[in-house]
Amino acid sequence: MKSGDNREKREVRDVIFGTVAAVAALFGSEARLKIMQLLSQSPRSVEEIAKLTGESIANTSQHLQRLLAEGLVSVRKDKISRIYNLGSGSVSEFIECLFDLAEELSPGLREACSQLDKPGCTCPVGIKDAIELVRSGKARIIDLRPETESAYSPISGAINIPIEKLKTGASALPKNKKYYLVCRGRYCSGAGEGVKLLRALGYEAYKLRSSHSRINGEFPKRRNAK
Amino acid sequence: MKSGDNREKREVRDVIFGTVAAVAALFGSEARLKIMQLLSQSPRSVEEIAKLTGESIANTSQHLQRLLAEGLVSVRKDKISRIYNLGSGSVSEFIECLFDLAEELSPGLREACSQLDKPGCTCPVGIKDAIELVRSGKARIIDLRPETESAYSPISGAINIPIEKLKTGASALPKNKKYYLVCRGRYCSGAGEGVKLLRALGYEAYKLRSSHSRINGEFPKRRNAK
DNA sequence: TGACTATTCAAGAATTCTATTGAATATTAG
DNA sequence: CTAATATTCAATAGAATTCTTGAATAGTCA
Repeated sequence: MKSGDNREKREVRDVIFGTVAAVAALFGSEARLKIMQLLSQSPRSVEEIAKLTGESIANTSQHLQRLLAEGLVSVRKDKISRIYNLGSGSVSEFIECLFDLAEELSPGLREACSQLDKPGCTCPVGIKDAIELVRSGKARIIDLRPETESAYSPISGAINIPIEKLKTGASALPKNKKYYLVCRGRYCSGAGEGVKLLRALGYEAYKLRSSHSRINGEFPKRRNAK
Repeated sequence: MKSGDNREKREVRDVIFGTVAAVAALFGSEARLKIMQLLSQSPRSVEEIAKLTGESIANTSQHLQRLLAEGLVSVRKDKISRIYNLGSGSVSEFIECLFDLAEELSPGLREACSQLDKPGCTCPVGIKDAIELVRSGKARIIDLRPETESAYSPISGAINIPIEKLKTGASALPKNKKYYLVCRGRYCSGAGEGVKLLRALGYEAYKLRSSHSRINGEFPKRRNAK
């Protein structure tokens, strides 16, 4: 092999690693990571995102522009606003990977996570087993999100009872089943609250830990980011 | 719920996302990504890594320090040098995820990758199927890396024939089998060369696309990063 | 011990990234 | 057409990151 050939491949490898590192860098900003995690739950307008992340609208918009240019998010126009969404399911899968790795690496992170959950909520079964239990009638999965979000990314086998409705109508649920609760993904405290509520009423309830993306497997189609 | 409780959880979430973003940022530098990808193949000294990445030794050392502090790599002392290694298999799994995502997002990256491979090398079977074929005697997986690297992270079912030996002794291989070649992971051109070589001799050969970490599943134990 | 090797440390310059500000654009509703 | 709303653009200051340089450390070998 000629040495020129080697050098050429060397440069190709530089391009490859540069590109991949650039992708990783997109997740390396707290603001952008929050945006993407939010979008993995449901599509939202710039204003909504800004409100939920606590950033300014202009800054949020700028981050979204960049994510759009790189194909990580997509937009569609609504009447008056632009609704952003994740570009593909791979993105939220990747975010899950990232969270997994970070939790493994950082004891501090694990501790912070445990502060979001009430103790004793740790779920004894995984998501697949939970779905199986639902099939056999022994358990129910309850999706605590508002109807709009739940309708966007439905969880297979789950029934949607927004947290407010659960507060008033929980006692109508049958007692002879186990309850696995999900809310807005891994770092939402909603499911933990629901568990507390149901347990106070004598139910056997757990927080099901897994993101919607993994549970669901169905994603909006990728749009052309033009 | 008190509003103070909400604010507190808000801060916890900030900590969480900040931590996770920091982890992602570690992969957002070309130099560090190269280092980690190298280490996913075999442990190496600072000097070796610096040479292979083309960075200065001091700079490489600094990156390694940081990766060490964050638990992404581990060290052990050799006679004279310090041998760095990936901290856990999760890291190389994550790198695979990252590469997958980047390839999906970037057409330019896909094109760059295709430049490393000779056309027609794309493997018709996945890694699991390939191992199955080896078991049934219909195929062989050949690991083209030097013996030292191959010994460190052996690929199940593979035989080790360093590329130099293949050049001289390929014709001794039986003709009635399929050959799946692996080298140093996804972006190494070694396997592509091997394929060209074997095909020129009339063999049915393919580049098996998958990293060693995924093939292997066995990783060095995590060391305390102190 | 002393020379040598491999690595780390420390400080600084250059670059890149992020968030802010205020203005500009575009779309809808009246 | 005009006002109002939602978002984007453009410039900038501040912060953080990266690589370089030259010196310092520590362990090995003769």
